[in-house]
Amino acid sequence: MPRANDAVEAVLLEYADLLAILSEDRFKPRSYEKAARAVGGYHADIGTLEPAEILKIPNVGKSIAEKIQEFLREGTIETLESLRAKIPPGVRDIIAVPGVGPKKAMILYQDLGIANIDDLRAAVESGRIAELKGFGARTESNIRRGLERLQQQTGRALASVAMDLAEDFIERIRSNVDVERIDYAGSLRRMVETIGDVDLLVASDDPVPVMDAFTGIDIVERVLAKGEAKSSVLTRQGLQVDLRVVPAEAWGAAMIYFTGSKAHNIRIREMAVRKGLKLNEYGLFDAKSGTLIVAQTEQEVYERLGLPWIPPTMREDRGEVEAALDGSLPDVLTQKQLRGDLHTHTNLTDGLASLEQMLETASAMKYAYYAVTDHAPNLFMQRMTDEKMLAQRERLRKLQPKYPRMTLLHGTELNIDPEGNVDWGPEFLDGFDVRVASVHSMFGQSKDEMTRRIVRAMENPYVNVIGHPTTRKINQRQPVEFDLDEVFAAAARTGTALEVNAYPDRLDLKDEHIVWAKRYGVKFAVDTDSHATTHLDHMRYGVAMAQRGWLTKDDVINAWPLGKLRTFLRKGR
DNA sequence: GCCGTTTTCGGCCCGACTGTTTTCAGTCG
Repeated sequence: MPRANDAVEAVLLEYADLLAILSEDRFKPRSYEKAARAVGGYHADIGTLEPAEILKIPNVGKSIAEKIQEFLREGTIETLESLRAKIPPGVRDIIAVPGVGPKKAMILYQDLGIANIDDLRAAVESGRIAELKGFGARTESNIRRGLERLQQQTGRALASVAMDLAEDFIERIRSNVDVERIDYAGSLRRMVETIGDVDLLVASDDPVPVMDAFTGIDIVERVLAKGEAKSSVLTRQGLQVDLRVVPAEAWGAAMIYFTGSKAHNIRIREMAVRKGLKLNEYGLFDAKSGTLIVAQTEQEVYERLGLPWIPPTMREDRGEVEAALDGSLPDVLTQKQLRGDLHTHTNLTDGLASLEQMLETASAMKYAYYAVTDHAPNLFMQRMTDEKMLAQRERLRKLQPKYPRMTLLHGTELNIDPEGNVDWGPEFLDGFDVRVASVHSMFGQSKDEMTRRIVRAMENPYVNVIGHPTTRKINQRQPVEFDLDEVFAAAARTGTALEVNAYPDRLDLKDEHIVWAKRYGVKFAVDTDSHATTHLDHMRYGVAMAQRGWLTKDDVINAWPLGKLRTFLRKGR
């Protein structure tokens, strides 16, 4: 479902890369890069904006705005074409090799005629690179390793995989050496849906043993860099882990710096500069005297910049700084505010745990309500029948007295067929407390068909939640295509919640879509879609995605008290 | 190329590590 924004972002990033290779000006490429990110993260579809509105996008000025319009009109940009003519397209790929940037790529092209990755590989093999001015044997071997890494790169890791790795590292470092504090930061702390590398932060006055412990861990395949303040390793599974050591007094400033995002950091550092201050990982300083002002906690640093503390999941420079400045930063959903889970399975269908086991685990999470939503009959392989469903309801009702603090809800996950119908008629559907409905088949329908299909399901007065709305699986399956505006508008109109599926390889809806849907007044259900007791813990990823989508407890139906939830589930019936 | 509570020019976030070089450029996050 590409918005024009994605294409514009891509073309501006290409422009930035080509300028970085060709231009002496260091700042021009950065302008294009900043504009690209701003367009990519902009809330409105740029294809529908008037020229004056395009100019309002941050970091987009007259020149870039004109180029964007030219691109939207013509499909390309004349000046970009002339940049492209100067450099073979493969040179841009070379920048993606770790250790090679725009400057080295240009030298390789000019002096050795290296125009693509294959040329580069051949030049490495023949030993020609070490002879270049400014290059050497070490550089050549680094490029060789960079090429290897590029080849074996399996893509970015799921947040859950990176989290497990981070926690493993933290535990191993802690058990080997005394550290005052240790935690993960980076994109993992921001809970980006996939993680390129894991960032760890340690507070210690004695970094050397920390670095030794870090680089000596047995799952480390190779040490990429090792210094007193900073080291990087590559794990056997191919993930890079960076570790940074700072003094304990600087923990807050370092945490901000290492959590990012880069764009967010640049924003607040620019704010600091304007206030005559300087912000780095060691603290916030007076620019002139160099005197330290604050560094101990994130809260203090933000406060001194005139900002409230901003949750890590919001630090993407997608308007959070502006919102923080004018006091409109939302109090985003927390896991504590969630009162229940509305989408879970048992071994009656494809779950791994029994009803009793799931309830036992759920009750430990202190939920006020909990819905069991096994698959409905039309997902034939699950062999559900009306009788089995009703028998499960009986069992659930009998188990209720065991859980005086948790109301047990009987639900189902319906299948939305290609026409938008679901498994049962009104009479049977009426017997459930809650009904999730999801697309499980015919993913390849046209955009129009898929839009009609989902809208029709939402118009069903018994369908309460659309499960994993785009059905994507991260790194495995593309999302289905439907008209986002139409579906979001229909969700708001029909009183149907859209799911924020917390399963780590789904995370569906994703953050950008959540922001978009919220503008229509859509309500959401943050659910785990658990198929095992351990999956109930995945709620943290769903909450993170909701935070990244700027949702508050008012937007999320399973953060509501049961009475209010029940009213919503009636859909005005 | 963008931007402004030291505004229309002169800045542009900041620091660590590496390698090749004798003081720094390139890359990275």
